Amino acid sequence: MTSTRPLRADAVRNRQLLLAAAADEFAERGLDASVADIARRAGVGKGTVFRHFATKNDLIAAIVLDRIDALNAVGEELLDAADPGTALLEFLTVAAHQRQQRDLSFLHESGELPPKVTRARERMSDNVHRLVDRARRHGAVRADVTGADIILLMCAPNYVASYVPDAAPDLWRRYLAIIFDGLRPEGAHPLPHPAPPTP
Amino acid sequence: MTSTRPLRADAVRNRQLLLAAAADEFAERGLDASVADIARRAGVGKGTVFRHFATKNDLIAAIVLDRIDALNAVGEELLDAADPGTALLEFLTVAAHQRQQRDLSFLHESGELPPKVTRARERMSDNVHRLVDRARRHGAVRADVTGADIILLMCAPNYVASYVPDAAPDLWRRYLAIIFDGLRPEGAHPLPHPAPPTP
DNA sequence: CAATAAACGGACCGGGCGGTCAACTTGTTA
DNA sequence: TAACAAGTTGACCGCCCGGTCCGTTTATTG
Repeated sequence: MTSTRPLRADAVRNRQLLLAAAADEFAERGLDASVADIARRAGVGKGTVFRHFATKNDLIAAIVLDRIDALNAVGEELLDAADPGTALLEFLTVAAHQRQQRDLSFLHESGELPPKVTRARERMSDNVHRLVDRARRHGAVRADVTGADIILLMCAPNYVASYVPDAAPDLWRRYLAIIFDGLRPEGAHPLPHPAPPTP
Repeated sequence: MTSTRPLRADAVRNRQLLLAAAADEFAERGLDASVADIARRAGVGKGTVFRHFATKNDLIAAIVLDRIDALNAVGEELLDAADPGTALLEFLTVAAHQRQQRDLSFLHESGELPPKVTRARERMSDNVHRLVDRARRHGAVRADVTGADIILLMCAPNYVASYVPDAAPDLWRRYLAIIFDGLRPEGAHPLPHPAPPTP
């Protein structure tokens, strides 16, 4: 019930500049990038950052929320695609592509997150489970992998590729392909450990 | 040619305590663990840490060197194992197991490392290439993956598993199995991106 | 046991970080 | 255009970190 007046024009512009600058900075230098650097990159004073985002974590959360929302839109569209197998692959491709470059995979951090982020993450988890179930029923994915597995594996291609210095920007595609081949039923060997809980 | 007197008895003990404490601390809290905490855990003053390791990076390097050396011993033993396929899997299992818990995957950091570490890493790279070549010739691994791929993928299972809170300590085995299935020739689909350079 | 150098410990330093604040600027509104 | 609230800014604060230094302790050795 908090009646909020509309933001001033320069404020909305600065907010966008900040989100973009922060995303770039985090992409290049990881989540350790300093708030001061982000502010400088956005052409803005450090104080302005904290006016828009009370905390560095809130800033990160805002970026992550944007990305999860975008991913959810794609995921929900793919839920009734013709081929469930390629739909799942497509989803993983988008996920890896958007998270390109650096970490941000702190999706997982179950510690104190704004409820909005938690809700978006739950929706994503739901989408992934549906996508995986469909693909499994369609015989495109081995019977013994779960949605939880896929969520965990989602960030692996970028992580792997990020360790080659001056990597080609699309190298992650190679590792996504290898991992996805490991998810197929053909040539699958029984897994030595049960899947993690789904929460 | 620096004639070095033998270390004093307490010094060698403290050095061991420090290496152990640092390994534990890094395992639990990542490489950001503070030198002060490591010293406290070892039951030693902070100054003592720097007497043994001029720099925090030197301490990390010492630990990493130990691990790479151990891994090299295993790798060289496996080079003439009966089954090249299971030999490679075994190697990856040992690698993942020893790097259990947390990162330390800074194997890759090509930036300023002590020459000893660089040499050990090169030896490891060599071993992995041999292991992979043997496995490939034996038909246990798809034709289009290289040693460089495997080195990159080596840390992925731990990375993936590390993101589930309170994970079972062996969860990484599950993801190693999935990734290894992706490396097999059966059901392999062509890869969309060339392998990274081998250096 | 005495003498000596090696090893130890913790107060201390400079720097960089996230976050605050009060003076100042600017968009908005009547 | 006047006036006010919203927004901006950069100096500033406290904290913690890696690393230094020197007075003190201790293993070694003859």
